[in-house]
Amino acid sequence: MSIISQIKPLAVKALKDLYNYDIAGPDLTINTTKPEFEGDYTLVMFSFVKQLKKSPEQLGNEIGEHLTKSNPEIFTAFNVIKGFLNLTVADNYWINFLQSNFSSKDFGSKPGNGETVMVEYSSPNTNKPLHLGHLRNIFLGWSIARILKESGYKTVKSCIVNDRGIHICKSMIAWQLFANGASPRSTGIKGDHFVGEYYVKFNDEYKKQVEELVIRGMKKEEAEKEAPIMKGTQQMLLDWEAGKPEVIGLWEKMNGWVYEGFDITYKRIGADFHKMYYESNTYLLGKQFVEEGLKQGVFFRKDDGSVWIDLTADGLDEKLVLRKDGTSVYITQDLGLADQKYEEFKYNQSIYVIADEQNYHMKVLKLILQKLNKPYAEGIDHLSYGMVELPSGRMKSREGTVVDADDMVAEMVNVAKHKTEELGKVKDFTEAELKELYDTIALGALKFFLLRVDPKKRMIFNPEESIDFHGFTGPFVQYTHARIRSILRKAEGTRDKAQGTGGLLKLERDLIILLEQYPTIIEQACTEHNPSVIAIYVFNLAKMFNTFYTEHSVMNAESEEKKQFRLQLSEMTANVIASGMGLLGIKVPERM
RNA sequence: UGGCUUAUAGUUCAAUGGAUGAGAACACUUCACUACGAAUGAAGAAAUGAAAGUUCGAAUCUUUCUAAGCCAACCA
Repeated sequence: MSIISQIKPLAVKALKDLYNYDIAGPDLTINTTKPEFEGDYTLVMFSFVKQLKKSPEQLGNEIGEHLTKSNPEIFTAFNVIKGFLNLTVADNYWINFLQSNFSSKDFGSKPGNGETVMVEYSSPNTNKPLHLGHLRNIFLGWSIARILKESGYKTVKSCIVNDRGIHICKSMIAWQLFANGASPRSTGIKGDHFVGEYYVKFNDEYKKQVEELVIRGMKKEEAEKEAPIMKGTQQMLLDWEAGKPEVIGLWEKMNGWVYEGFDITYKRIGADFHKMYYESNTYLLGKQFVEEGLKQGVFFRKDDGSVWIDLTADGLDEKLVLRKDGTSVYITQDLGLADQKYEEFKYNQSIYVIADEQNYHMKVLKLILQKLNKPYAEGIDHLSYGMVELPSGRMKSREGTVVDADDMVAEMVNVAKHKTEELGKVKDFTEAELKELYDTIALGALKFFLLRVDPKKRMIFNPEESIDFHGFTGPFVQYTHARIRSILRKAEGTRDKAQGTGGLLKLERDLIILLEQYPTIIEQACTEHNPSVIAIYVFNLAKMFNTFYTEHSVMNAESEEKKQFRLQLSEMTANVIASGMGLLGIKVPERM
């Protein structure tokens, strides 16, 4: 149990004992004490000062007196400044805490709670390779699933692949027109990139054809509809829906290429899924909802036969759920898929990692499910994140300004390689060990960079400035870990001796206090669905350790007891760093 | 026109309504390797978009304004 959740009931009890005053735990504010004041944790008293009709100083003294007297094993001192009661926690409390947790590899993880959470992420189109924006999505999705697992949930990672539709047909038709039967194998190009090239070729050709038609006197809008390549694409979509064998064959072949490419990338960056859904299988789902909704009076039919839901009472608009020709729209499929997922996994919570441009859509989805009284509606949750933009604005594939995911990773690996060679600390590594190390550092830098920011904020990535390895970065944290491991290797075997006691130095104390907060940090990241909380914490921990490390020697400590104590402190720090980074999907090296 | 989101040092990010110093990092100016690993540490300078309100107390809540982004498709 965290120290704060131990202090709270004690404070509640103190108020009851002293003044017969009832206050609920959540109404009490307990913070870490600001560094400029004496103490570890602070009880803010303003909230009940008025009701008790005493001065803050008097209250603080009385409560402080009561707390230290009745709990001498926890509190050793207090002071009052204005409305703040600063409490000092006993050295022995911290030392005991350290001794019972320092070697634990799963400090902060909770036992299973029996609930299942689905996390849907990545969700690519199969007409082009993954880019930097997908990476943010993938890292976020993977990490939040990992954090939920640590918090006791059973997690199911899923992915809905947008493998059909007009945009897929575009690259298909361009391949028919221009490829002369070329394939990823014949050209040596990775499958997703190969297909992406034809998507670009489509757009080039389309633009050309439209321009020609305009020159021949056609209006632009009309030309956009009449361009032969576009008409061909639309025909292809109809053929696909009709199940025409040649079209299906081509579609399967090209999608297969893309999947091969995606698999390589996913594997490289450590993404994985329990369940893949394909839009080609789900795009007809959801129609049963229409009947159901009409029967319940949640939906209504217009004269032309189309079916709608009126959400104006909820501050939204009327939303179409079925076209007049009886075909379903995007939201209908999503209703169907939500239901299918529930049938399959009986989730308590279903998190969709999707960019913030779909905030409205996701709101509508949840609202409709609620109105249909679906048992899983409440569990629908949108983990909305801001787009990754370039200094010039949004990435646009048609303008060639997209930062490709594979390129990005390769570039980071290069930087890691150069930096490592420059420092020359791992010259004895084998080729394979070096390769692994470069990947660890490169992906550590990249993942940390994308995860350290609050998801809902959009972020700007400047390709000119490569991702830094100093300061608030993955490699900084990894380096700290490697350095600690280096100390621990030197002290191998000497751990189980007498434990250090005696007065804690300020930096030792600060470090333990920070370590003690780790489980609370995981809880926060879990409830807020926000991995950046972990990234910030783990960075602060590394920084704190580095400060401690330069100030106090571990191996040459003042006494053998101190040495053992600091070894424990170091070990726990390394464990928590490794654990926290693991929640972000980042590995930490023994040496770097 | 409506809805949602964002606005904090030169830049990129923090801060459950709490402390007359709003924290970091990068960049900038200094200093520290005969040291358990300098991919480090220490010191310095630098910010709450504007205005009102709510209260013991506001970067945080409310209102208005300004700027940016997204959405409001029988597109996905």
